[in-house]
Amino acid sequence: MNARRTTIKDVAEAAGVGVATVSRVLSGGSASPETRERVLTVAAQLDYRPSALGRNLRQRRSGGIGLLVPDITDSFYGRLADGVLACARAAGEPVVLGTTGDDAEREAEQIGMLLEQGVDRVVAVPAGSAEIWEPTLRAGLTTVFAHRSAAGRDDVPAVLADDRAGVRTAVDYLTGLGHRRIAYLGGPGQEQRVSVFRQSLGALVDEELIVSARGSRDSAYAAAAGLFQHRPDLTAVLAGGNLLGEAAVLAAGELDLRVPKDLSLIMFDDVPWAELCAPPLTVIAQPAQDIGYRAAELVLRGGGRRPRGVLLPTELIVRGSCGPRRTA
Amino acid sequence: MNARRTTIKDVAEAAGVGVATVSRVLSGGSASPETRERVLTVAAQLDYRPSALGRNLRQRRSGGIGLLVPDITDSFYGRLADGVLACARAAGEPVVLGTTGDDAEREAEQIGMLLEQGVDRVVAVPAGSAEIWEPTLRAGLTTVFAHRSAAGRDDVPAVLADDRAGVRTAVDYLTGLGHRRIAYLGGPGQEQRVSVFRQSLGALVDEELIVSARGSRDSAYAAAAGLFQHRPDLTAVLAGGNLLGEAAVLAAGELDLRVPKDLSLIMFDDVPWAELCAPPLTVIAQPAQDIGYRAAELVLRGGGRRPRGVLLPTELIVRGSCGPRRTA
DNA sequence: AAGAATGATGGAATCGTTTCCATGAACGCA
DNA sequence: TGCGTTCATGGAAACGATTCCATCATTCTT
Repeated sequence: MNARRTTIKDVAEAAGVGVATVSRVLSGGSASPETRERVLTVAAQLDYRPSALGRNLRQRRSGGIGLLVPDITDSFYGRLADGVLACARAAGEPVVLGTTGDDAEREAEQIGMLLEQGVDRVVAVPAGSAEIWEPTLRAGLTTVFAHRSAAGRDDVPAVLADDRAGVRTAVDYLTGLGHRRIAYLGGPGQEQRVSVFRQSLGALVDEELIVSARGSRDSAYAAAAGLFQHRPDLTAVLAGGNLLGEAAVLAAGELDLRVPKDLSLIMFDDVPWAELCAPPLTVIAQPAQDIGYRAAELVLRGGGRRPRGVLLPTELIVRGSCGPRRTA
Repeated sequence: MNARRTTIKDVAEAAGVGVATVSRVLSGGSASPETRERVLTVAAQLDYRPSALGRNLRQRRSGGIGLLVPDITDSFYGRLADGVLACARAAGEPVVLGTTGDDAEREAEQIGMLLEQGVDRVVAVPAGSAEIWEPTLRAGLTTVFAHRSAAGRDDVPAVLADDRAGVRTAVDYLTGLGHRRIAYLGGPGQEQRVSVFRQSLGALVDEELIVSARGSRDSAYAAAAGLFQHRPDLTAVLAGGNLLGEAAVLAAGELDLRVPKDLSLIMFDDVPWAELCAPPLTVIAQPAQDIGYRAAELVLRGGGRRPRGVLLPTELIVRGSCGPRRTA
């Protein structure tokens, strides 16, 4: 089988014009109507599809957009990715996906691969801190952060859910129900939220009740179980993500803590199964898909020196996992 | 800013050798030890990273592997993708991701894009039927199907969970509990399973109890609700995927059907929230991640004309969503 | 010791596109 | 009518790698 792809040269020959003309016609340059017509028909006839390889090399950039998320298994990032894909598809751009596991080193490795591929636009949920991204940005990568931004990198546009409002709403809701010992069960890169949590809680804050897990399910479960065992006096928990929430529900069940009687639970991120739980989980919904879509939009618009980020609203969805403080 | 990338030419110059030599050293060709040494140090010093663009053009193929799944939001495909990513990362290959929404036309569009990008290896959960893939395969794409294969395309290797055994086990389990009117709630591309379902059920089969939804959550819910309302006499349901299972739980709740008292439920695919449900869901676990990993392995090994597929085991995990037939 | 075989090396071609530049035709204006 | 402008056009360079092939220095064989 020797089915070589048809190249621009073939089209040029068949249409009796030069390759330059074909290229111009196909990329919307100027050409006489009859020439344009002829080239177009011939191209269609030959089923010519320009090779991105040649174009990319010439233009020293691959059209694609890179997407870096901690864990594609996590439903939140799945939805975020879906948003990016939707936008990219509309723009006709391919998406190359990498996962970082919330590990700075792995993130750097993935960035290296993207750079090598000639990808020059990337949407990332940053794992590493500001300085990790320094060489990347210097290398000319158009970057947009999604879901969180790297500490101290306000020169990179970021598309975020309004965590501050979300945390505040959740805390207000819980304190309104009478809770005083409220825990925050966080994950990597949630310093922002933790600080707002402290701030919202004011004098009620108890540092022991602020725990942080690494990205994995195991780690989340360990953190939740440890927290519940160590501090049985707490009456409410704010879980900073659906993995954490899952772990909290699981650990609570394991320790025979009834929700919401013994323990009130609010989870960041509304996932389909939140409704299926018993009791259904009260959550702070985040527009994961929108975040991805907007981030992709921003990175595609690209060069426009407008490092303005976007803040998307969160929403408290009250279901059944929070109750008044148990008067033990 | 004029920070041009360092090219192989720069390295060659700095090391005082020809570009051919540099290329050879870097890709493991033959070279004298001292030359190799020198080139390597210079390359490291200059922080040289070969451009995939140049290489790909020359070799007329992009290194990357394409991944086509119906919906990255679906936890099953998320895990599958994770497996592919893991394998690709180990091999140092980028992954370009596309979603098909289980739509043949969209699938064709995505394939077109991959081809254009020079991607010549693809792992896909096929949406379209055999003939859709004909031109693709002829175009020289090394393809491996995952999770399901296209009807009548046994020339493409496929990595599958053992659906036959899974369905049979589930049906046997349910009939063993005394159930007679058992429904199958399926999705796109599950003809195989349906046929095994019929076969396992033998004389008990009731065509009205076999319903099929399209890919979306809405469609799944509609199918489940419709089924339950239309045939209140059924006592057990086998849901062919986590979206379907979710819909079944939701619809059952909506219609005040108690699980497992009024309705026994088995779901294909073990997801974390299955344990969190009340009652926890009995499931047929499928090794989604392995499926992805093995498929990626196969596609990377590639050319080896061995269209042998792989069949991975499923496992019935009994939790609490199935009970003896209600003796109404 | 002379010719053959081996191995390291660099120049140049190549991949498929875009884009710069020169050419020539057509046209308008004085 | 003559000259300058505009416009379509095609040839050729460039992008950054790989790889064919010729060259040259060794070493082996007889």
